[in-house]
Amino acid sequence: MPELPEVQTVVNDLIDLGLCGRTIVKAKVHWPRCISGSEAESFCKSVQARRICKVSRRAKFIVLQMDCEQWLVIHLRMTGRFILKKTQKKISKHIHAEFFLDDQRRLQYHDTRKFGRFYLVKNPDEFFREYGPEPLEKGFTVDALVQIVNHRRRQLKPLLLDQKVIAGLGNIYVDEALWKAKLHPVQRAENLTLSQIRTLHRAIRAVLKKAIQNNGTTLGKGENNFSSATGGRGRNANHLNVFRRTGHQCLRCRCCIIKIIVAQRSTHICPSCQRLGQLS
DNA sequence: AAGAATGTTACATG
DNA sequence: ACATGTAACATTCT
Repeated sequence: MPELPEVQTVVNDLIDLGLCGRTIVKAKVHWPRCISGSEAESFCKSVQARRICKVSRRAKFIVLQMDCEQWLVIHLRMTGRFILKKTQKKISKHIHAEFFLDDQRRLQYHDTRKFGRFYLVKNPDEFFREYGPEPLEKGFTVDALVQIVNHRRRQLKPLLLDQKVIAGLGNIYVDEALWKAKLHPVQRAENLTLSQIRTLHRAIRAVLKKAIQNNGTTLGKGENNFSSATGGRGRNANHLNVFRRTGHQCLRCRCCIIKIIVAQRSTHICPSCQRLGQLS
């Protein structure tokens, strides 16, 4: 579910809903394995009576600063989701953690596939040390992408999916960015020309910005798919150019979009726009 | 009813 | 050291 734009949407919504400044009166964990690195009990004690000072995002993580030495860091993985509202008598079996706030609301963590994780971290800089640059920040220049791509024999798609190389991209937005840049996902990174790198740089940023503007991508209609803390669904699915458009026409050349497997992930390309040079 | 699904990672192999 | 492949995590949907 959540790549950078979806996580950013959740963070934006949590801020809009006034999570900053709230105190966690009590925490309950219904499925202990969603807590990483500590026992559920001690985790609950650690966040109890703590005020949430700041809500932000790094890579695909939600980062909550508290009024203590520890930060609460969450990764939604595939189906994690936050719900922030007042009531709730019966809770869904997919809600694995709950935070009771000082304004009668509850912040609930919902995750059907149970891959998401909570971390208590003392030092966020250290925690995020091995993650790559944020593609929407100023530091991510064309030159930064040149450095990333340089001397890497790897295929473009797995390289861009690697969070240690660049943070925040996932299956959807890598396919979208490569389509926009007219690059084939198995193209070797080291063979890109400077002009191709420039184009890819623009494409990555454009694709992510548009997705954030649209509040993220919600695939399908099931309640299983992405929705933000307000319950809102992203509008970006209508703006996708290749992802899950197998069999449809490419909007540039009308050629038929095909699905291939790259790095064990479904990968969507226009075989006409995204051709592979002889350098592979 | 088998297979795939927005993600990550540990482990194996070349 | 680097590139690639497999399995696992757990559940739902097609």
